[in-house]
Amino acid sequence: MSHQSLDLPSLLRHKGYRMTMQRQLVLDAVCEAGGNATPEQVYEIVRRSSAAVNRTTVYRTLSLLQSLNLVNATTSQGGHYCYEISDAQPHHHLICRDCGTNLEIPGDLARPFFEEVLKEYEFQVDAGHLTLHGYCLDCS
Amino acid sequence: MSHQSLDLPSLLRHKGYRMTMQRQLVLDAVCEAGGNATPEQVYEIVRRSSAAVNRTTVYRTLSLLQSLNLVNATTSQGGHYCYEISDAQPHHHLICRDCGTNLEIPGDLARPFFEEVLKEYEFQVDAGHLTLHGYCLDCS
DNA sequence: CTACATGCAAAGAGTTTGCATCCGC
DNA sequence: GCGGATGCAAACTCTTTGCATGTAG
Repeated sequence: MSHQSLDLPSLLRHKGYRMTMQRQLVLDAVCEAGGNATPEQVYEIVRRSSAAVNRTTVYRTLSLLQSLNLVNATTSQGGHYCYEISDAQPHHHLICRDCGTNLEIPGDLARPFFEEVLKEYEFQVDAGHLTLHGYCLDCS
Repeated sequence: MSHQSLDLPSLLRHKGYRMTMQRQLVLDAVCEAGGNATPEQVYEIVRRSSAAVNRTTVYRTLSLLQSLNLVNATTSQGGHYCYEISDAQPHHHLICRDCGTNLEIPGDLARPFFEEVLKEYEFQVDAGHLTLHGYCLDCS
């Protein structure tokens, strides 16, 4: 789940963007948040490192990082954005409607289902990330 | 997908709520919309029947109907609410990230997957409705 | 030094809330 | 007539946009 190995400056440059402190901080923050972070949460983590980052910049940077496939966006309960580091390992989330617990399951688990969908409906599900709602053991 | 058979007045009364024209109109509108209707779309359909309904009332009524399990809420692309009539037949949606096409697939297709999740993670997925994003035949 | 990136403020969606009035029961 | 339901306006949250300034390359 680490992004330390990735060379953000040259990746950005290669695409015609510039490397800035803000972009590094936002990427670090999404990583630190460890998945399902709202823009506001990312903003708060960034602020801990530096007060010199604007909320607008966080939004713009998240959107940029998403277009570079460095982060994924999913939508949560209330219907707002959640971001997480793009991961070589596809996985899915199980979110309890009651207590909000967030379990992570391997992407493979859904593969047979997605293959069925592809075969029968000619629809290629974007298997990278899926958020399932329901009830965990304690709440069901 | 019809709701005509259901006795809204007595259902409401039984729960301590009152029957009003607005509530009937909102329920009718969700049904007419045929799935994945935003509050705004519901509002527009309602207005066609009667100008005497407020946007606020649509929101409040949708939320009430949801708590009565007469409609489901899902979240769409942009991360906003979508409503549809609760259906005896569980099903899922396939939404193309490119063209926005919305396919409906039977709920059974996901059952083996959900059972696997339950067995391995003790998490009961709310199988009623799932929205999957990806690419349809034309766009992939 | 030239664009791209940022900060600020303001606008813009979508949704919720407070309160007076209305109306189903 | 009582208490829940509605309409209205205003507040509130989340997100985007316009524009002047700052700064990476």
